[in-house]
Amino acid sequence: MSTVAAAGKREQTKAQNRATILEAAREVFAELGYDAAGVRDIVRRTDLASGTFYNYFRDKEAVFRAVIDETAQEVRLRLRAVRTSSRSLEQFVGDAYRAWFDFLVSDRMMFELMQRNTGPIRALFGDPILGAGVDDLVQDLEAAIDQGAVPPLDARYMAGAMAGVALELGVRMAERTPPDVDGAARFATDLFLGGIARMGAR
Amino acid sequence: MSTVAAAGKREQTKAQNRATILEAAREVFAELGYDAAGVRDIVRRTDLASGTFYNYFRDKEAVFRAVIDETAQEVRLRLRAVRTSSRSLEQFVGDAYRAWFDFLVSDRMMFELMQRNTGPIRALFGDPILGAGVDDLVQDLEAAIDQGAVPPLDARYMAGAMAGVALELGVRMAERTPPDVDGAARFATDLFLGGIARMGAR
DNA sequence: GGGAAACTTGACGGCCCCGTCATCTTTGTC
DNA sequence: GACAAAGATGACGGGGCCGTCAAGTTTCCC
Repeated sequence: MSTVAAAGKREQTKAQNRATILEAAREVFAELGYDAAGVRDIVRRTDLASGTFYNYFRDKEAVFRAVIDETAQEVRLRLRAVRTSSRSLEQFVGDAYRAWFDFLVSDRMMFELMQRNTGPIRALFGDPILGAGVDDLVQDLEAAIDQGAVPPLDARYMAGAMAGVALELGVRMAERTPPDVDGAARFATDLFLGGIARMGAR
Repeated sequence: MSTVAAAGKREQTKAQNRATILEAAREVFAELGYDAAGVRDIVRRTDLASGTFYNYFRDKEAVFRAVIDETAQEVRLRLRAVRTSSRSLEQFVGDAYRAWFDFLVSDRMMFELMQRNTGPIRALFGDPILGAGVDDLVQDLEAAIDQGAVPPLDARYMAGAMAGVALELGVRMAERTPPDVDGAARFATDLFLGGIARMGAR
């Protein structure tokens, strides 16, 4: 036998099953929402038995956390990388929005899931909608203020405003066909560059 | 007998009971969230029997709709009035935000409820977070554009951005003690006036 | 004051989901 | 190839919530 990773059938199917469950969970949480969804709904989309689920996750909350963590971390790092490598304020804002909207378009199911489950996400993770992501933004903004790239304004308010715009603009961007990634990114960028300029002029 | 409104004991207690249920429902939905809440949770905060609930509302969804409608309509009208009576762009934006933040502070439970239940609200009412409220805003913006008070920009995007900022800034405003109504309103106003100015300069 | 109508009460049957566990199947090892 | 360990299976008991409804209570009206 010589498949790609012949690393023991035992481990192989274990990883497979875990992935299968996570994929089904993503779908179910996106379609039904966290509260309405049940472990059985997830298992049913699988050729596994209900008992098997509990070999991989303690309960519904555990699998939900896994689903969220999985992509949230990735997005968070992506955004952070874009922002810290930016060389101008226009890039700082614009590139991050473009990256964010690109993500929304590339993984619509995850977007659906986030929209539908802001309540549970808020309850299980931190307060802000994208939890740690907004904290990152606050930090990056404060660093930019220290360096003089951004006038001294309330970084927490600014981060909140940016996050709110990201979400709501995302909804409207995604519902256009084709998705208006560029238009939305430009809109958000103009909005915040103009706003920051005005605040700096105080 | 001569109480204030001696309008028949029958009708009197009927109104009383309805109000009692609505009040309890508000609390429960705010604390547990729509999905997690059950009719029994509502009834339990009441000295009524479970059967009585069903004399007033068909089910959980009906009482939830009643709770939301009740205050959403009021807020919607208040905001609309502020906006249409504004005589400058600065007022249009600033007064509306001030009115909004005032509402959040004056009825924190309702705010909690809205935050916790954006998902169900979206599912049961329209798409946008405050449903018809955002549509109002789109209309008012388009009217302002026609009159030349606002440069021609995408009214749907702008309304979405304003709504997103209203929500997320609201969260951060409310968590400061005392609530920073004025600071948040000024922040939002500067942001959008600056942003609109920049878009007009294109 | 008495009887009918309106309303309240809470126990009940039905339903669905949860997490477990005894049993069966597959994999790894010698 | 046979045995032990790891893992999969799905039936089961427990628990909770739902909406109903027969019986009891209050209000209305003559």
